[in-house]
Amino acid sequence: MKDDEVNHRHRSVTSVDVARAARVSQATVSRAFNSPSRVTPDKRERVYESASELGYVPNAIGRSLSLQSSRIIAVVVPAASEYYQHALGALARHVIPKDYQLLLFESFEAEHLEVVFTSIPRYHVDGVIVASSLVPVVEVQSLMTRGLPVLMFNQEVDSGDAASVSIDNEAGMRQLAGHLVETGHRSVCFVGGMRAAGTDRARYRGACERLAEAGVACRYLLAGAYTYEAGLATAERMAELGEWPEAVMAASDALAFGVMDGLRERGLAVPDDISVTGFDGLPQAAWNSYRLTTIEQPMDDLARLGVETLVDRIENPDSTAAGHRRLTGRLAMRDTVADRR
Amino acid sequence: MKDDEVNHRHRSVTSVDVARAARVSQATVSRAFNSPSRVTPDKRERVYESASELGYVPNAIGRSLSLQSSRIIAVVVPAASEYYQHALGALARHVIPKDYQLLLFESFEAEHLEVVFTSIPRYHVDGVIVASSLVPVVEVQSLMTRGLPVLMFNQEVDSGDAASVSIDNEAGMRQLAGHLVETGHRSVCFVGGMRAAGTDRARYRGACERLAEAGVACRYLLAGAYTYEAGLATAERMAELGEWPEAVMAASDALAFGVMDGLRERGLAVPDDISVTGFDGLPQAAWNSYRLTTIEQPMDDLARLGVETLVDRIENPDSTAAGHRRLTGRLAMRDTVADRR
DNA sequence: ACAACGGATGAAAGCGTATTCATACTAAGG
DNA sequence: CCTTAGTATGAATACGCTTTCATCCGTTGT
Repeated sequence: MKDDEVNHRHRSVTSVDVARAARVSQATVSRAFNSPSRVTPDKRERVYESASELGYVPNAIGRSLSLQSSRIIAVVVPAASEYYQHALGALARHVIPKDYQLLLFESFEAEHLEVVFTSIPRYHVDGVIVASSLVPVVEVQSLMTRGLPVLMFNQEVDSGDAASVSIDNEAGMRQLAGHLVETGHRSVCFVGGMRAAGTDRARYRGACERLAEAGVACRYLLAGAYTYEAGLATAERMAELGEWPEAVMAASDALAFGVMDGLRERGLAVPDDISVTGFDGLPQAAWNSYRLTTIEQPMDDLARLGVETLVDRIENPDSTAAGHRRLTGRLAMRDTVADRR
Repeated sequence: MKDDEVNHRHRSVTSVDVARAARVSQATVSRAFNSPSRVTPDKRERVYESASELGYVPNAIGRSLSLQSSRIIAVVVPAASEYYQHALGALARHVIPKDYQLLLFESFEAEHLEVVFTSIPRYHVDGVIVASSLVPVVEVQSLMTRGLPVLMFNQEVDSGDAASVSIDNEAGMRQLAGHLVETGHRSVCFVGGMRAAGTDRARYRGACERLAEAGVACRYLLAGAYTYEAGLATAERMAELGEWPEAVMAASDALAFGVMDGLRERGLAVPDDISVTGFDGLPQAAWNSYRLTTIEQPMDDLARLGVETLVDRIENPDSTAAGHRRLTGRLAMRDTVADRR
């Protein structure tokens, strides 16, 4: 007994220990846990008893090595972003019932990405979720050629190779633009986040086209980031430009909050003087201080669908399941768009 | 060549494959990567060349099994909470330079916790970070008896067994209360989040004591959660109670935002009619619409310190490093506290 | 009563790596 | 030139698990 303790690092209890205690073979212990029906009840009981006495828990590492599958999914996410934090939470919840775990890879710096993508295969994860609109598909190509199922979250990918889920960004923004048109807005400023983001282009296209159809002028301003601060700074730039549009369409809610506060700071009332719209449907959009009209992403459905798609690809590798799944966002009409008719 | 492809599931490239290609033993391949100086330059080069040709990356699972250490840290976090999302991001960043990865365990439901804590040991992680004020130390006892280093994040633990980092909640709230006293507030309502949270008690104690010292009345209201909605609802309850205090001290920023919006909804001006304070220093506290006076947690320092402490315990198990590390929050004076003198 | 069958079980082989141990070798020192 | 110390290397083993394979039962059908 004392001998066990003498190694400063506890040697953990293994199936061999349990086997010895229960006077069965190690194979039987394994079977008792993984296919109980294949072990006679009396031995099974003996195994369970010894196991709980010794505090045995199966070692997932050994299991992974043997099964050639870890039941772990890598998720690449920029942990600084509000939106992706919500996505991460939703993904974490939906992965549980499927009995997978998430291994976190932070993608806060673009230069760091390469390191991330080379280190993912080390962990022999069963799949990868890339939740970041700044990671182009080519970056994950190396993972896919390794036979690793990849899911692009919040990115519309056309190549049938990688799976992806997102809402229809273009349609969403189009709907939002339509709402502005219908409420009589005659000039719009679109505030983009980052040119590199695929979502940004789709959203701008949606706004642009719908506005053009109605003959409404649309100016593009690049904030440079999807943050409150960038929105605030953009409002300042708009002030410098001298003339205010009747509405500002921000490429994301975070930007919209900044824009709104920047406008208010300058004495403009939202929506009376100027309308503002967002995109994403962050919880804060519903807060009283903003009550932002925006497109709500059905985060829960997106996460569920994404996890289902990925798990399907993991478990039947030659599944013919569709590559890109696209949901539609919901137009949440709140109080930041005025009726100007 | 074709034979390799025939198994629908790619067999991944192993050190044995590299060894064969480089005409050396598998042991040499391992050495070439882990202690290059122990391999002659020419063979080393051959190994690297074959490795990159075949696209070999060392398998961390096999490595873990052999080394009895996975370089993975489990992190238990309620992914729905704004505060802990930031904490998670900070932890993820600080774990990278130490060369560890985070395995995510969502703790959104209390009943789910037991499952979480029994499944953590399976993964043979090297350490555990519990980032949730709702998990009492006793819950993690089973992990620690297994010899697993545990860090309680944002929790002040007195038992020397588990490591922990947090700011000094009591002192922080005391400072905030002092600020209210000095600015002449004569009645305060403290809005708590959840009784079960250790941080809640410490924060209330800090406020209570400091206010009592100055003879200021302090009423306690329990919101029931650390959310905007709970804050909003609490403002409603305060309205029902009929008389307004001169200041509301919320136990967290999220609560404070809700309280502020609830008060404003009822026509009260913050801070002219009623002052509000928060706690945590979320990014939104700096937003123009709130400009909340609050205690800012030095999240980056907390995460760094936490990771350092845990990694230290992992790497020298009989380290005598102090159990609880406590930083001090910074009083961020913004615009939600009026001077009533 | 005996053959044939099927279910329970243990022995053993892998999964991919790090490391110990033994061996072949090189270089230095006398 | 021979011994010795030291280095580079390969063979073999351990890590904890799942699974195949072979064996030993007991049971059923004839």
